Amino acid sequence: MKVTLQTLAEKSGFSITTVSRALAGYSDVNEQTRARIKALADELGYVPNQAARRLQSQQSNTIGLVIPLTDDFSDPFFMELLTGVGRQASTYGYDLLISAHPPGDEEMEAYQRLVSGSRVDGMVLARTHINDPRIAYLKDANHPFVVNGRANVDDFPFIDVDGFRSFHMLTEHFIDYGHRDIAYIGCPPDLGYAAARQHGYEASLTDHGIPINQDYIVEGDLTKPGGVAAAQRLLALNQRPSAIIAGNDLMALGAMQVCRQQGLTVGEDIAVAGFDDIPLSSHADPPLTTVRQPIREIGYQLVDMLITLIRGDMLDESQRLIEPTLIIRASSGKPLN
Amino acid sequence: MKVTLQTLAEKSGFSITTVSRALAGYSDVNEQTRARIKALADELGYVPNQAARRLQSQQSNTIGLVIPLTDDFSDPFFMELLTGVGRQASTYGYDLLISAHPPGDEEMEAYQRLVSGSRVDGMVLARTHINDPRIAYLKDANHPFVVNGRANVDDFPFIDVDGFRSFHMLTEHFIDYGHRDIAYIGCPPDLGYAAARQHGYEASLTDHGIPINQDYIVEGDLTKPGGVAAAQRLLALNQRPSAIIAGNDLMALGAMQVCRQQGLTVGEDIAVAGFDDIPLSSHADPPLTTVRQPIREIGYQLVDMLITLIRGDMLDESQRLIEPTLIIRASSGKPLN
DNA sequence: AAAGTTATCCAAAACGTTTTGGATATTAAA
DNA sequence: TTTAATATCCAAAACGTTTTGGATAACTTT
Repeated sequence: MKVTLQTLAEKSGFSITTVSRALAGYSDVNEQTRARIKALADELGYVPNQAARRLQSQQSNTIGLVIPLTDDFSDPFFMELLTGVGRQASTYGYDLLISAHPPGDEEMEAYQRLVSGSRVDGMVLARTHINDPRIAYLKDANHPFVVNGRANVDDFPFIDVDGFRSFHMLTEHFIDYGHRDIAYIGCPPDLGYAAARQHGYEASLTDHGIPINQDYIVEGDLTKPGGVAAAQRLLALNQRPSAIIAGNDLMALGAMQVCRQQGLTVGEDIAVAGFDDIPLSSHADPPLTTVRQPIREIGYQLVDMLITLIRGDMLDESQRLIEPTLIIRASSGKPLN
Repeated sequence: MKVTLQTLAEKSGFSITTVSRALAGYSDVNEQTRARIKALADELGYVPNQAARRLQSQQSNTIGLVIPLTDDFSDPFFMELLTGVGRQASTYGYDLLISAHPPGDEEMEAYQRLVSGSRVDGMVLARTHINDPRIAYLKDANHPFVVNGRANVDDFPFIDVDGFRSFHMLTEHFIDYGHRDIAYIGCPPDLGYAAARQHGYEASLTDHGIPINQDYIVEGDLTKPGGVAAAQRLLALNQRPSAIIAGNDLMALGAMQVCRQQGLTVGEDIAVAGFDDIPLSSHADPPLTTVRQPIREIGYQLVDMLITLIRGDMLDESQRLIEPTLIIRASSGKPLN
């Protein structure tokens, strides 16, 4: 028993056109008729059919987001991002379409399905790589999209937390506490943000006249075991670092674990910091110093940008760097005297 | 520059009907023409317009999921569920529509938008309450839906981890380790699963002839501070419990914190267990004994059920209880001698 | 009074698909 | 040779909107 414009037209005695225009608020319909039609629509519970609308308007009023599927527990980062994106989308009257796929070919197919099937008007991307094929595809298809995170090129709209600033801040923090032997567990170099982060770390050292010690720079893979392996190498050095900055919290937690195993008390004998502020970090023992990126807020802003693009308007700034927040916890220890 | 059936018809010299039927695999089109048309479609990159399809077929090929928005960090549970649901949906060729809203009126509106706007063919619900208005609405609208978790009534399709079994198992586990003074921090009673869980706990005690001590049963609110408050009450008792079972991991972690503050070593002086197996639990100190529910798997099965309903087929079993997994970690301590 | 405005309405087209109900030509059966 | 069956095709309708391009009547202005 579904109610369409047709139904309303018959019951009200007006034409489909008038009903449609009355409901849409056009000025060429008598206020009295409009009131009558609106009342009738309410009474019968009229809800416009989306498919018909989309067919006619040639847009889906939907934005898409593909989340990469991993075997282990899903990434809280994406949940936050998704929450932000979904929330903001709905304030614009847009729906959010989700697709979960293991990275690789299947993921690319998902993008194609969403984009060329015109299921979505725009896409939100996250976790970009260098030479990301998804970006290439979307640019080529000339389909609106926004990205969280940078790649090696900058000719598309993105929002990123300032990786340089973040690691500059962390390093400053430790230098401020009197450390000079500060190690860095980096990110896989094919990740868009890897370089900026390392530069932030190095720049801070250089600012303070501390030479960059290549032994103190090791690469990690963003997992906890990766952090363990990296920290083991660092602690085996002749002169071990007095502070470790990891490219994310998971690796930092791995590093903390190694420290404990080797009899070092984190926050006293050695300082450790991470990046992300995952929920685990505040509950760790000791709680982990880290940098927080306002993921949900980023989600909001991504949608703002995307909708602007979808509407064909110009973006006032198509690249935004977000200021991160330093969160100092017990893993920093006390300033050395 | 979009390619429609019209385009293919003109270029191939056949009618729109024939092109459509050729592509759809109908037998009333010559194999040779079919081949020609298919080749042409490939060449021009034809992708059927979803909106038109949906309008014609009167279904959206989409399922919906509303996630409740909270102020703090998003719930990993929903991320897992969403991953499972999204994955399975795509194997059926269905899309997944997400809506994020703070619980309450706005949430209900989201359901209405999705359902009566026929944006989705079916809904997946989670975290149900007693007398859940969403269930009432969906039943009333006669719209296909499946639920993760039970409410007080059973006249709708759901999948739930067996709460009775879970807490029975946990209690058995502690009794097995020699405990008799086992406390229970419960869930808010308006949650659908609260009763079953407490029954599981009580039944296990009764099975072993241990009287149920009402002082050992306190209500929690599923948050960590709630666990703290509950544990403080328990530890203030004349005869404090030797083991605490909490209704979820978060409360268990809160309880562990209280124990530590009062000089008790969890895993030696007192045993603690939770439910959920959130990522935090395995990293806690000591790691927390808990019960895991296979959330992603539940997501798969929910979609199976939902699609069956959407197709109008009968469900062979419209209520499923899933067997939980007991995960014993150091917070259980050693068997008392 | 004629011409121009304004307010209010609507028929028909368009969006791109699928389905219905034949039409036509070809082949097989009577 | 006539009739029945089969293979292959297609025009038109339908799905529910929005938009286009007027039509009509009622006022206003010259």
